[in-house]
Amino acid sequence: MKRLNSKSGCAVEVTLSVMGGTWKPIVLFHLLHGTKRFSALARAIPNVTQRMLTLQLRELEEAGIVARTVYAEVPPRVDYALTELGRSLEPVLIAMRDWGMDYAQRQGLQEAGQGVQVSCAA
Amino acid sequence: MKRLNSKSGCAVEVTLSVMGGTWKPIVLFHLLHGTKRFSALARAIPNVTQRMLTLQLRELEEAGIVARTVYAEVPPRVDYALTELGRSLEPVLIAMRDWGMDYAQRQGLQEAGQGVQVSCAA
DNA sequence: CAGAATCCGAAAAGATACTG
DNA sequence: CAGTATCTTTTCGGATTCTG
Repeated sequence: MKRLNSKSGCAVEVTLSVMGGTWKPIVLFHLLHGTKRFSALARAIPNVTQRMLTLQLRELEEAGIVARTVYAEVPPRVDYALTELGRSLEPVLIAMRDWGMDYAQRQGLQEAGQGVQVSCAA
Repeated sequence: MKRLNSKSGCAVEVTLSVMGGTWKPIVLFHLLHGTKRFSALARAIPNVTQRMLTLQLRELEEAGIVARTVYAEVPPRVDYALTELGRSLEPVLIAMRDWGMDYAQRQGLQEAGQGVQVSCAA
């Protein structure tokens, strides 16, 4: 059992210790739509390197947030899915998505004609 | 006007570009309870250094999330408060707090007797 | 395909000392 | 009180190469 690395005991810190970082929320958000294999996640997140994606997924697995399933096939196939605990993060992820969409909308109005587009909203 | 540093246009990335990082969500959460001065924030977040607190507050100010008010007094006094845009982050912050409390509770049950305490829940 | 291993530069963050 | 300035340390993360 991993120790919570929250020194002040703040509830927000606890959450950040599990799903904080640049990539974890994005990975989790994509997994919200269902099980995905490694290559699918990599394609969905163009800016992540193979290395970082692997590292983040391992940490999420350790925290019990995602489940990793390896199929003994050739070519190899590995699936990632949210666990029940992982799915419990949905409200947080949805709140983040909603705010991001609203914010882009506001910015879009000010950067008239810049064509701000927020995809992967589903 | 600062550019959104979201390369893939994912709404979650937009949110992270504004309130991502180790300290910003915690700072914002504390400001949710009302205007606070610099020293009050520093006390509320024991693990942050003066330097990091300053840097994060400056970034939040630049993003239009917090408002900084300097009073021409001796000793100096500086207040930080959420702007309207900042307050719109409340659902995200509350979702994070709620999840953190639930998670600590689960962990607490498994680490029986460890005395997990999550404060600053208000 | 899904990674593991290694190397390396950049960036984040901490400690400490100083100031209007 | 509310910061700056500077320095050092640590971590992050990219590029590349290799493998079952």
